[in-house]
Amino acid sequence: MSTPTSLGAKAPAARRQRIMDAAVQVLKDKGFAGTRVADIASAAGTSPALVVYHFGTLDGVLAAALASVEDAFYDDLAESVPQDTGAVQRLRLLGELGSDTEGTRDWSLWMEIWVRALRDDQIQELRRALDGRWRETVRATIDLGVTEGAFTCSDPASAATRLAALMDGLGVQVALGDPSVPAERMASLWLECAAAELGLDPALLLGP
Amino acid sequence: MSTPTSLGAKAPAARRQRIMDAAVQVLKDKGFAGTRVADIASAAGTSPALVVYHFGTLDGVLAAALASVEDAFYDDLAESVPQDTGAVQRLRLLGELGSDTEGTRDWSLWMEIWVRALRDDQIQELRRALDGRWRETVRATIDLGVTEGAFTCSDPASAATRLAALMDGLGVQVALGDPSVPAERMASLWLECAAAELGLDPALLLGP
DNA sequence: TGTCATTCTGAACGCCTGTTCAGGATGGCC
DNA sequence: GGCCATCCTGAACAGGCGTTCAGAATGACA
Repeated sequence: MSTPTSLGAKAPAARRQRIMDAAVQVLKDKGFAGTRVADIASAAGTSPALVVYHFGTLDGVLAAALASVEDAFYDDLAESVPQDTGAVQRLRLLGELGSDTEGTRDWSLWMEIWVRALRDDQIQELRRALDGRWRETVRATIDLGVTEGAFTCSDPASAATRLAALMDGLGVQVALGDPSVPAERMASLWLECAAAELGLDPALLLGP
Repeated sequence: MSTPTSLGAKAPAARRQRIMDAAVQVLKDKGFAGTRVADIASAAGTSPALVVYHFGTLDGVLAAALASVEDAFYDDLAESVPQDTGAVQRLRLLGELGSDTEGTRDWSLWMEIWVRALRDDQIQELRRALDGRWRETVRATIDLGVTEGAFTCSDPASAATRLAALMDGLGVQVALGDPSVPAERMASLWLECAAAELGLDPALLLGP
């Protein structure tokens, strides 16, 4: 058995996982600048010393935590956009994907990552991978729609770049609680722009 | 005369200004998280004690520095978009305005402000004012174009929101040096989207 | 049950940094 | 020249925080 006998240690691997999860949580709440080892430890229900025992250093925990975020992101993307769907429906799913999961909390994490990436090469690499993957997904959807004859687009690469950037910009507004972009309007704002970019009837994207 | 006799103090007001300018510079270079009183002092050519003598606290300097940034922003906006210009030309100027001034450095400052605004109400207020002003300018330009008959737009408010958000998103890519948005492509990417949003011939916006 | 590697903890260490403070320099004013 | 408010500085202080460390608890294994 690997279960504790009384108050002893939980399985070390589980403990590690709890710490990484706690780190993600604290990161979302307080950002890079406000995240202390003690915060992570208390959120994980342990001592600061254990955190550094497992991960060596604060940066180490954060790196591990962000790696887990990366995995979750890829999973989300793969799950949410099934292969056997038409381009129009896929586009709709992408719009929802960008605006789901409580909105503000998650976008604030992306913003933190952006700012950190300005001065941290490792984070920069992470961001580029995530962003590239997202843009590729948009791009593939556009190409599919063009092939299907559903979309009209003379420059798919630029359109994908613009739609990806627009999502980021809208995410910023949502994260900051700007009244100009209520969270529930985000998806439709994005899809309306997509409709204009792809020569589509907006009703097709927004309707049921 | 207010000039120093030998090595004595420069006019205090000038010193204050130098410190605020230095603070903006350091903020752009190192971000909020990396900005130390000592950095500002040395960039301004003085001692940390003087910085705090004039502004009371680190947050005080930063607040003053950002206030000066706000003023500069309004001036830029007023200067760059003259009143006696057609909507098409104005749109072009807006596109250039968003992508000028060394690009990366300035957008990185906005990003810093966004992240700070997540947890600092005063910065939040500043950002909202700046962003609102920018969006209003876009909105006014769209309205003008519609009145002129140059633009076709069924929902100017949403279009303005989207175009403002797109600019932010493109700015992020530029600041992060993402190859998908080279700095020199930023304006054209934005204008192409504007053309699609406003039922305009892209050549009209992109041509000379 | 005895031994040993692994896991965990509280306390202490040491660095960084914002801020304070006591006092020196400066310049205006009588 | 003498006085005073303003401006400025180096040095010291104090708190926060990442990290280290010595040793306790735990569990696997024989």
